[in-house]
Amino acid sequence: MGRTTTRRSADTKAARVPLTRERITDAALRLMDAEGLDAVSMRRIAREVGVEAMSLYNHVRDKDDLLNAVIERVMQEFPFPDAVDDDPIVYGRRLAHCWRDLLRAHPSVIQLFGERKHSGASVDSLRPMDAALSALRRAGLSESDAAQAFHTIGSFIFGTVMMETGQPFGSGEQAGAFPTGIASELPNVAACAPYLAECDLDAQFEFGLDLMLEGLRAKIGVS
Amino acid sequence: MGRTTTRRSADTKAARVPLTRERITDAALRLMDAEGLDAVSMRRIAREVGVEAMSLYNHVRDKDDLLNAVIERVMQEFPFPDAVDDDPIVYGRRLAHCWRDLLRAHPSVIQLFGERKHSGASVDSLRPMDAALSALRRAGLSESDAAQAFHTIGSFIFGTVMMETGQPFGSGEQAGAFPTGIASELPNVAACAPYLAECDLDAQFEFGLDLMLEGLRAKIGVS
DNA sequence: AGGATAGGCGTACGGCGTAAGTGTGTCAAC
DNA sequence: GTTGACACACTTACGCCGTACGCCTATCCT
Repeated sequence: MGRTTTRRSADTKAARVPLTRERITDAALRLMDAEGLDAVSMRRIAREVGVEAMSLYNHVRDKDDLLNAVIERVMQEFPFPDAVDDDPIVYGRRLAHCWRDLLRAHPSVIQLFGERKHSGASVDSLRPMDAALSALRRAGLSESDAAQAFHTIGSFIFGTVMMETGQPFGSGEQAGAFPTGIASELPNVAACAPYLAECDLDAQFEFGLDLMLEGLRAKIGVS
Repeated sequence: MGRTTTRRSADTKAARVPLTRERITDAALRLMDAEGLDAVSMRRIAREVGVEAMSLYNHVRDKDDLLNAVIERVMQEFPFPDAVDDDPIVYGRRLAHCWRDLLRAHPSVIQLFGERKHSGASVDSLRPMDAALSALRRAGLSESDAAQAFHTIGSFIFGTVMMETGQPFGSGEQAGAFPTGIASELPNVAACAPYLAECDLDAQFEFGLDLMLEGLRAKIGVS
């Protein structure tokens, strides 16, 4: 290999690791996963990569640009399933699980999606979407229906993971967390509370996915 | 230093509107709806109600407390449908639309749910949940299934509105927004792009809701 | 009248994103 | 080797943010 192409790091030891856009987005993602979106500040990222805050701006337009790059980066690591030549519904189900796994691995990304336009999308980041649409169309849906179903299932996945990670209805501990006088005023909440609280997340996800795929099967049968 | 401390409207006797927790949460919600979550700062809210920032803390523990109060307040204005004595599925569909309408009216609340634990929930804020569970159980679902279905449909609604307001996949303008070379590398995205871009939001929501209710019907028929 | 109290106000601190300007290590051409 | 250019890290500074702490005063009870 051409060791003489550049001798910047050869002479001055390994002390000068060149700061790159990738190193920055990596640090941002790591930080985000570890300590949540609030912990992600330019100053903090800079400290993480051993640099002053303003130096980041040599590689990133602004914080928005950086966060979009993080989304992009996460999309690119989408864990595609191995087998493709399956029943398209089965494959679609697998894809859905991949989506869920990816989002669960980086929960803050969901918040990013919620706040951001994410206008610039690369080809790589759209590949998972293409795979999902492909499965839906192979299952027999029209282009229009495939688009709708994709949107629907995507919304469900996003919503599920959001509820899993943010527990909007405080299912954290148990039914006892609900306010008093609940049984008389909210009989149904009281009755279902154990199930809402127990909340086997995997089973919950499966239930919802089944619901939609079942509905999809019905739709295909008709058309 | 004239020592003449700002003698404001104290002279105008009845003009002293007492600052209350409610006035604060109202202002916060109004601001949030009008200018987004980022615009909601303690200083800004204070200015909005004609007061200095620190005065808010006489009525609110901290910003987190305030935002939880805003969520609570939104929940309490849940627009229940008039008729109740319907086919439970029909009623459930109506409830789903109410949820959607409420969230669309206050899009920032979704972000709040995404970031927050929302541990303390009042009876009032749980009433919509009770209504939904009631409909599901009247439709013939077990307590467990009702809880799961509630979670599923809720996730879908949250996810849908999140996608509507944040358009994660940049459906803003048209298919032309997608990166170049898309047709060859992502044939399915290219084919479905028009439908993803057009995106009649109401029809989209109806499609997803139908999918799930159809799946629900199948599940009831079986059990 | 006098004292207590509730609640609004001012100041201050550390952190934020980032505009603008400064300094320095590296390399190409001489 | 010297020089000049350039990339890129650093410094400083501004106006935001949430909020701890203490002061000040209008109001009410006695």
